[in-house]
Amino acid sequence: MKLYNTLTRKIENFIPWEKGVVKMYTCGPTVYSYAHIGNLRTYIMEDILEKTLRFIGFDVTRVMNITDVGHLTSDADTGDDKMVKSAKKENKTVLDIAKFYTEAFFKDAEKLNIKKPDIVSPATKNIDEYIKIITKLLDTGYAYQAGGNVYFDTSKLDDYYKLTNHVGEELISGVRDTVEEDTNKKNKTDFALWFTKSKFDSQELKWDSPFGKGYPGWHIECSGISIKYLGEYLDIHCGGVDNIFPHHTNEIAQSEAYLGHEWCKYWVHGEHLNDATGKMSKSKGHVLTVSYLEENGFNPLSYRFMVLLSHYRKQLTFSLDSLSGAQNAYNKLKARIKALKQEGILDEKLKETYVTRFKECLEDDLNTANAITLLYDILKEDTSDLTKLEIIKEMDKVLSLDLLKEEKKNIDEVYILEMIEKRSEAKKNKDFALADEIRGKLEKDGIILKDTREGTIYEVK
RNA sequence: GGGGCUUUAGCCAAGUGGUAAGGCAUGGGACUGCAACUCCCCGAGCACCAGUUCAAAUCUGGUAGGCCCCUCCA
Repeated sequence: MKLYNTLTRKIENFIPWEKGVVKMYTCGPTVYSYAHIGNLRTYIMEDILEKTLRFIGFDVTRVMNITDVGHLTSDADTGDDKMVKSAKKENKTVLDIAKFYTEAFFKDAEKLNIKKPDIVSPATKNIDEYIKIITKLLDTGYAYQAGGNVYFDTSKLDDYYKLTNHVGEELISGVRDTVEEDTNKKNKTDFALWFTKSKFDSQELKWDSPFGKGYPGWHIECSGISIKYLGEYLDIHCGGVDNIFPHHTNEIAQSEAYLGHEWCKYWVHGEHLNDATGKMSKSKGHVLTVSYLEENGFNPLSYRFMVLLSHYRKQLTFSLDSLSGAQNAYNKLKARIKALKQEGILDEKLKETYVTRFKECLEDDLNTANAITLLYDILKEDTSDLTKLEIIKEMDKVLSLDLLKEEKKNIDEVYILEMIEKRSEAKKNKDFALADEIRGKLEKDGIILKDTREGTIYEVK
């Protein structure tokens, strides 16, 4: 398995700490509003990665956090916590908000056939773990207390910037004019591990700790949850590219300072989904959700298909036009597969050839676009339908596009057949007005008639 | 100011030195009462310039455009 590793900026051969076992951590959503389809793009990539690893025989444990507390507007102790902001706006408690949007997130993920991680843990359920880590960091001198908060001292590390290519803090001051400086910090890049003093009093959730009653900083939750559930050695850590700095950089700093050894070997980041104006983001206001797609007549899986058609490390520009193109292609592909019959003799050798080729695509840094091209190759193969179906079935274990799933037909078949008969009769009598009327009527109910050589058939829209 | 990514037909997109996959859309044809569906056919020399090489979309240098990160974000 070859994977691009942000840490080394190279495509590397994936070798886990322990042979055959993969411990995988993926940054979860911040649940203060609905996830947009750009967020979901990263989760689709992670889903493919997880399923690929399983498909090629690894024993995978995947953990995801839910950020339901302490997510500040900035690292400096300023601004409103997003959870609090949302709660105020919607007149609910922070935990209500978190619960609601967590459920919404998994509902959307399910519609995109994204498997739920083995372990999903909210940030608020692991406070003890953070306290344990912070205590040790204070004891060993990696952290210090100032102004009531606990900060990580980034000057204690030689390779703080190892995940990014930044050379030093003096080089990153160019665009910091809007950010309020936190004067408690010794170094510009230091970050909070624990807050007791907040400039806004509305923070509902606070916990007792040796450093005072307060709440955790943003970065500590991922380190804490990962170490708690996956141990001291992590194989893969995923997230969106925007997390490389500062979030993942800080995770590495605190985790390795705490553990005293290298922590995670592979860092895999998904590129963004953009629209014509650039990056899509929650804070920018215009939010495309899965429900929005559905309301506009799109199957969420068309979006998954669209995402898989491109590479996860490439920015993808979204538009409803390109989505309809993808949906068109997806529907056509499904229709071709649906036309296959469970017949013929299984060609084991051909199946093996294709499964191998399929694995090769995925093992090549998740080249899903080429993997999908294989589907078209199979359909063109000179072999039995059964063989084609068997191969497609294997591939769909990773692609998860419901390629073989029959749509549920919740319709009155007897009635439809009756109408078709009536229309055929009308056609025979050259009464095309009546024939078209029947066709139009059925279409209104979502029944599409198709005249084929073998007679008229119908399809449910 | 610093760091990174990117530029292949109308659109999405593969391609990692050997002469441009695949898909969508468009057009043409077959089929049809008409339409849809289905099937068949058709398109680019890879942003630009200069190199390296027998050979470059693929390597090197430069130019131009786009995007992202450095600040909450997937």
